[in-house]
Amino acid sequence: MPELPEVETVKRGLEKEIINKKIAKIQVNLPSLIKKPPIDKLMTRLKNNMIISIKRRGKYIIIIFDTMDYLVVHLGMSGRLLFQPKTLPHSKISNTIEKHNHILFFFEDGSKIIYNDVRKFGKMWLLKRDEKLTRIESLGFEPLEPCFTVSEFYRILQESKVNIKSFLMNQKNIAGIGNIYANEILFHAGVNPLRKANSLRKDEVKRIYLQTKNILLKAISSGGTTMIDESYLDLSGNRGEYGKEIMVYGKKTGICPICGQPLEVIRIENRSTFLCSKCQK
DNA sequence: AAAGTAACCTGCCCGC
DNA sequence: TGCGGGCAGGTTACTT
Repeated sequence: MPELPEVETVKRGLEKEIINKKIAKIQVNLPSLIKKPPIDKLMTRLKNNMIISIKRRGKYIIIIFDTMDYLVVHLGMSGRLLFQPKTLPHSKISNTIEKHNHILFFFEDGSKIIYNDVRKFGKMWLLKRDEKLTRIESLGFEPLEPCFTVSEFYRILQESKVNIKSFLMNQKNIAGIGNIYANEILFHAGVNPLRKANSLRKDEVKRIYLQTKNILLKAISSGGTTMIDESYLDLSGNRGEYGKEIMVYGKKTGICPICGQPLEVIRIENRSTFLCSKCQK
């Protein structure tokens, strides 16, 4: 589900709601979701910890505690973090959601964070201050950071023969882009997703680069993308509004908003890929 | 090195 | 009405 803009939105929600809160109790309903350490160790190590800051790297959320331990969370396809204030307004929590509540963090003030995940693809790791997680270490450029420059982008593209869509979605190249935004970026840039990375001209690279920053920033401003099935909701259960700006993703019977020709759907790495073959060369 | 497939899961939608 | 197949904002592992 969640790509960079959705994860960033959740991260900002966490910053607003749980900084300086102390964990009173943890309830683990699905232990297999926690990859490290063993559950009993995690429980004892987290108890009475205070959250001091929240970070994001690619699609990973990083929660840092006063002990300098940190919890890494990946939401997978359908994972959600939900915040419930002390007195919950009762209405927002349906039975279907409760069924998939896998981990609950209870804070001293009576509020809580619930990790909910229908498909159980999400994962968590609790790491010590000096411990590293290979999956994070091997991530590529953070696309909204200044170090991701157009010349660096051009350089790494030259080293690869994969199609540009797979390149953008490979987290070792750029971290945070998934299927929705890869489709949207390439449509806005007017580049066919099947083009080989090292075949792109400088002007095409520039367009992809600018659209990557532009679209991710706009999507963050809109609170991410919630499709009709609502598989993404933010910390408070609110939708993201970037869905209104989506040009091609998910539009199986759509027409190109630029030229009016029917959109095409192809499969790349077994993922649906939407494009206008007239506007994307 | 690239590209394809399967695996991990549950739910929903479509066609028969 | 029900059953099976295909598909879903992700990632990894294995094969060709």
